[in-house]
Amino acid sequence: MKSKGKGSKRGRQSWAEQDDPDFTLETEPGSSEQEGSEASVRLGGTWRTLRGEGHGRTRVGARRRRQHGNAKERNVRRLESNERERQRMHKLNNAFQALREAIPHVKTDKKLSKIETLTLAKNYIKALTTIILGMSNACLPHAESHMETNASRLLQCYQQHLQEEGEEDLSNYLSHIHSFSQGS
DNA sequence: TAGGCCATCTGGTCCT
DNA sequence: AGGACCAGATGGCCTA
Repeated sequence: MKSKGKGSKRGRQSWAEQDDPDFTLETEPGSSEQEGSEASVRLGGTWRTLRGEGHGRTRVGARRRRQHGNAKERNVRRLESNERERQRMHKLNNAFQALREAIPHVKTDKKLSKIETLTLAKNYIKALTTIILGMSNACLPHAESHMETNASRLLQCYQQHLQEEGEEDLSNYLSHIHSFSQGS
């Protein structure tokens, strides 16, 4: 049970608890006593629970999209939508994990949170950009006064590389940077 | 036990 | 029309 109170349940009625006489949910084996208006359905080989209690935001005054199809069809669409959302969030989390592994940080048992990952990544990019621009300035005399121009050329170089290669091949990109720093 | 972080559900909106 | 995206809500887990 949640130890801290995070607000009371709202009175919104979800689609899952709307009355529909011709819709019956398949009950998960072993969960014969459903609490409240919860029910479980089988989707993709796993049991998923439909909660009758209100979740999600309700915009005051927002007009509801007209719901078509019967409750069973809406339930199926909602479950499919939930599954897609889970997959989307899993992909997002995979991307976060890849980002964690890409940025240097002090190794601890505790993994970086999402906000820490984004903040560190931002700082890392800034630091690398500063280093690269410093290198290009060293190769290009009088370039100090054209920092913005150099940064712009750096970005153009990177975007061109992405268009040509389609993915981030760091060694190729660095060779571009190298030729750029040579004043080409 | 409070608070941070997270996964998940949900419905509205945007986009193709 | 349907999927992707977004953000609010909620509950679980963990730690100080």
